[in-house]
Amino acid sequence: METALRAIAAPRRRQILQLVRDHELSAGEIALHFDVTRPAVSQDLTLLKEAGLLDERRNGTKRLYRVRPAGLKDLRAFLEEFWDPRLDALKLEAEREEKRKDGNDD
Amino acid sequence: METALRAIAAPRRRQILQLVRDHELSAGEIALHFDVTRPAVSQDLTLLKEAGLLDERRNGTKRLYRVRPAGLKDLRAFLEEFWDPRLDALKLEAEREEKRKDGNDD
DNA sequence: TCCATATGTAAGTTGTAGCTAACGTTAGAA
DNA sequence: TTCTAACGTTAGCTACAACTTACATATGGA
Repeated sequence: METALRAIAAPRRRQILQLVRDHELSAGEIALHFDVTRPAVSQDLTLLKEAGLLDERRNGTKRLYRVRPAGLKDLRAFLEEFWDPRLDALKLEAEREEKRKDGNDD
Repeated sequence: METALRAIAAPRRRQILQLVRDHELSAGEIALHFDVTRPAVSQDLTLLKEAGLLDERRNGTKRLYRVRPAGLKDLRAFLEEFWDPRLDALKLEAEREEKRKDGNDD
């Protein structure tokens, strides 16, 4: 959780999360969006992965990255509770889950 | 906003926010809760203040700190939109709430 | 097998966050 | 005034994050 908070504190890492929010992208494709070198982006990807915010899938020589919804949900729940400790995060999630029920993908 | 995100990425600064969430505390009182030196906490307070997350009020030689709800609200709205950019509802509601300002202590 | 592609990893540099110790500042009391 | 209490600020150190360059690794094709 600590790692996740630090992860989203950096602009580029937030941008990366946005990039792979809807569809997965290869490390190279992601790197094309930024001015820094490819290894720099690769290190960001590793950090995001360790923070539980990214899923990695290998396909041939490529590595495809995608947002890990569970990671985001955990981080979000943590923050919800942080804003207002009286709100029980788990209960909130349950309510959200309840409301979902009509097959939209979180 | 960048500063605010970095601010809450540090555990002690989050603890400070919790401490002054409900009632204001002096810099010294806040510092008593931690192991680091008083100047270290003072620097945290400055950072939080610059991030717009803390209000400072002077009383005699003391400086009393308290959470700045508007700052938290802004940060929260930013994150809401970050989780799901399509959602503007919560952000708008936050702004509306902001404008209300009828002496609520939120 | 040999090579190219796609990527991670390691080493080294640099900037900066975060500490402490020392000093400066402000307000009220004596 | 002078003293003390409560802070902030500065200087200097250290640790670590964030880069780059160079090298290593894995995969698929010729």
